[in-house]
Amino acid sequence: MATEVPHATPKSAQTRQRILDAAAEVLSRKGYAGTRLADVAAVAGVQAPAIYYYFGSRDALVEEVMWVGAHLVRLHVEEVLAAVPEGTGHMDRLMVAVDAHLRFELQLSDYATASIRNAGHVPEQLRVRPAAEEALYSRLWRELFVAAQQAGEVRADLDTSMFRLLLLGAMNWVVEWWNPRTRSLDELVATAQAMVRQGAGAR
Amino acid sequence: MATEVPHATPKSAQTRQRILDAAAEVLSRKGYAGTRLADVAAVAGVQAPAIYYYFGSRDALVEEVMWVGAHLVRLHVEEVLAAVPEGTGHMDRLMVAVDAHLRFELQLSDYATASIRNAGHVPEQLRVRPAAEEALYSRLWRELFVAAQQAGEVRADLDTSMFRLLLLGAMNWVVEWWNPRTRSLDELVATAQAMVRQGAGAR
DNA sequence: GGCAGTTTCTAATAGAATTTAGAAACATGG
DNA sequence: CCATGTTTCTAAATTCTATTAGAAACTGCC
Repeated sequence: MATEVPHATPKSAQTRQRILDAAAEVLSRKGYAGTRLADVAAVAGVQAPAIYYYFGSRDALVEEVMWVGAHLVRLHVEEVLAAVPEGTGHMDRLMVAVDAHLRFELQLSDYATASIRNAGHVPEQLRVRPAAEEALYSRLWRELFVAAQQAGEVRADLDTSMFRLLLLGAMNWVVEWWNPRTRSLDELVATAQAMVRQGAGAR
Repeated sequence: MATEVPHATPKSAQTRQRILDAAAEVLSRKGYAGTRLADVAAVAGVQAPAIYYYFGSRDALVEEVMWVGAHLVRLHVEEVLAAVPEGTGHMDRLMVAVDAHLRFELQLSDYATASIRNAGHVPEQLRVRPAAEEALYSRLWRELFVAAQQAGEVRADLDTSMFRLLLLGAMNWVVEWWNPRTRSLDELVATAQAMVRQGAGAR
C-alpha cells in the first residue's frame, strides 16, 4: 500500500518536495483564497491530480506549508542566536533576533512568508499544528525580552508582552509592503532595530 | 429602473446599510476566503439573493467594505488630529494619531478591521479604489513624521519612511492577535506610543 | 381596497475548483 | 525483457457557491 507512505524512495520524496515548495511559493504570493491546485501543480511541473498522491487534500497541503514555515523560522532564529558569542549583551541578542527574523522572512523562505501572510486566513482546523510551533516561537521572544529586562537593558516599566507582540507584528506586516527593488534590506533591519532600541524620539 | 439607484428611499437605504455592515463584520472575522454570501445574508437578516438587489456582485460588496474601511480610518484620525490644541508638539501629535488609529481599528469599526486584514488578500481589481484611500492615509502619517523630524523631535538620522511602515504594520497586525478580554486597550496604546517615543531600551 | 412600484423570497442554473476513477507510463529487480 | 509496484496522467464526477429567473410579499398612494 504505497498510499500510506509514498515518500520512501528518494525520487518520490523529491517530487513531494517540489509540490510543497510550489505550494509555499504560490501561497506566499497569492494567499489562501487565491491559491489554486492547478497553479501549484503548474509550478511544480505536474498535473493537479498528482498532488493527491502525496497529500490527502488541498487543506492538508496548505497545513503542511504553514507548519513548515513556522518551524523553519523558529529553527533559523534559534540557530543564529546559538551562534552569538558568549557574553553578548541582551539587547544585542534582541538585535540579532530582529535581523534573523527579517532576513529569513524576506529573503530565504517562501514558507515563512506563506505562513505569516496566511496565519489568520486559513480555516480554524488548519491552525492547530502550526499554532504549536508559533507558541514555541513566542516563548523564544518572551525569554529574550524577560532576560533583557531583568538585566536592566530594557526599561523595567515596559509591558514586554505587549511590546513583543507589536514588534512581531511590525516585522510580519513587512511581507505586505516589502519590495526589494525599492528598499534596502540592511536599512530595514537597521530601522527595525532602532525601533526596539530607542524608538523615533530625539535624545 | 430601480436597478440603477435602489437606495433612494430611506427604508431601502437602511437594508443596504445592514447588508454592508454584515459584510464588514463577517469579513473582519473570517477574511475574504471564508466569507460566504449566505453568512453575510444571515447576519443581515435576509436571504442571499437579496444582496444582489443592492450590489452587483460579491466582489462589488467586498470592494465597498474595503473602501469604507480605509476611508473611515483616515477620516477618524484626521478629525482627532484637527481637534488637537494649537501649539501641541509634533511628537505629541504622533502619539494622538497612534491612539486614534488603534482605538478606531479595535473598538469602533468592523470596516477598519476588515479593510486591514484583507488588504493583501482580495483580488487585485478590488484594491484599486481602496488603494487611493490608503495612499491619502499614508501621506497623513508621512507628514506627521516629516514635521516631527524637521522640528527636531524625531532623530534626524532616522529613515522615517521605513519607520512609518513598521509602525503602521505593528498597529495593523494587532487585529490578528487582539483579545479585549485579556488585554487592556489603554495599555496597548501606551505601549505602542512608547515604542515610537523611546523604544524598549533603558535610557 | 386596489394598483404600481419596490423589495425580498424560493427554486433553479451556472461555473469553477477540488476530488475520484481508472488507465497509461515509468522504473526496477529478477 | 518481463513482471511488479510506483508514479502520473486524462477524463469524469462531485461539491460548493455565486448568480439568475421569476414569483410572491410588501408599501404607500389614489
